[in-house]
Amino acid sequence: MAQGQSRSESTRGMLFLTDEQLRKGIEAMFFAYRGFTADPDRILTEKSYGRAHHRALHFIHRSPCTTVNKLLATLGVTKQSLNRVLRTLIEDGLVLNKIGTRDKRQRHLSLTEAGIDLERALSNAQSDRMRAAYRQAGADAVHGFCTVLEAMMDPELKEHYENLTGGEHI
Amino acid sequence: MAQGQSRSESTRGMLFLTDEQLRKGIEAMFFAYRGFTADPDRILTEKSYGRAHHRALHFIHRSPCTTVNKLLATLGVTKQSLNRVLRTLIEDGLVLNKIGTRDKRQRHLSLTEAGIDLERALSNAQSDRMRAAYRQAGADAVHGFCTVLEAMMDPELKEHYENLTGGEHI
DNA sequence: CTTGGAATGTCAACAACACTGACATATTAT
DNA sequence: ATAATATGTCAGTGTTGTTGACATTCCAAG
Repeated sequence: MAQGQSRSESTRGMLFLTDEQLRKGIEAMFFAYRGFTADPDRILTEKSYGRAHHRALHFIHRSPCTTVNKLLATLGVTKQSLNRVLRTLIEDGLVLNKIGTRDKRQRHLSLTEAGIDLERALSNAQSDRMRAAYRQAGADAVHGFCTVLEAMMDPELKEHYENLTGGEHI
Repeated sequence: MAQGQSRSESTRGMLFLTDEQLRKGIEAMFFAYRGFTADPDRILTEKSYGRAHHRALHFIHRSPCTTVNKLLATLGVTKQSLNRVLRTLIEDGLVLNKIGTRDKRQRHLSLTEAGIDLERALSNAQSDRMRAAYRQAGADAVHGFCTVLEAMMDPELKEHYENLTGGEHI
């Protein structure tokens, strides 16, 4: 760590954070998260699914052939909770459940054509709003946005986040 | 699918938003929100409360003497759902329910001493993480963070957000 | 004064989604 | 052979959201 960090602090003077500034950030997270989930939620309600189904579809799409245990760790729920969701997705033909070849205990999860379609519809709905927000806010704001979000994650969750974005060579 | 992670080009002006960048933002929101709620959730579980109680305490603290209808609009839930939460908070002596003088149908909500104490404990837990994230990310990042979050809100929700923050002139 | 509507509270039923705990079944590792 | 792992399942519970119906209180308009 070099000593050159006084640059950003001198140009700003903002490491003094008032309660109001912090509360504003807290409320911004609350209201923004509602917007963040509003569009996919509408699609999910039509199909009688919930947010949990969306999350499962998203991360299976993100990491095809992932195992149940890995998905559990990413989602941070119990296997009973995930299993309820996965069962309906498999029954409805959106998710495939393939027994592992190397380790036959493992089930490798992947999306069917129909699963890919629904995931894309949900992803598009969510991305549209995100893209509009990004464009409205500008490139610098977007970078700051992600930086703060990453700093807000639990270290363990941040690892999952980075493993997803970093190593995609499956 | 050229995925250039070089940010110097995007900060230069043109906003090229790849699917990867958008997905990264979506996942950042997901993981960050978990961190965002983790600390208050621990306190709430100790006291056998849930996130809904936190939200009610927060916005009553924020707008003392607010009415049930206003709180309903801010929280975006049904009156039955809010009422269940408010009833326990009133029974437990955290919230006061004062019949309006001008319009006696309205109930004006405010926190008791105990309510203020719990709200502060929850707020501090959440603010601590927020402050740490802000300091880690830097002032410019914080500004971008709030800008993107505001752009992500539904217009109607954004009004609630601005009404809350506007009166205090941050 | 009566009536309509608004603000609020409450009861009942239901659903999504999280939890715990216990148990079963393969499969792999030791 | 035994232990540990990965997964699935059943049963119960709790929080938080939903609808729908109904009662109460009060303001305002006729």
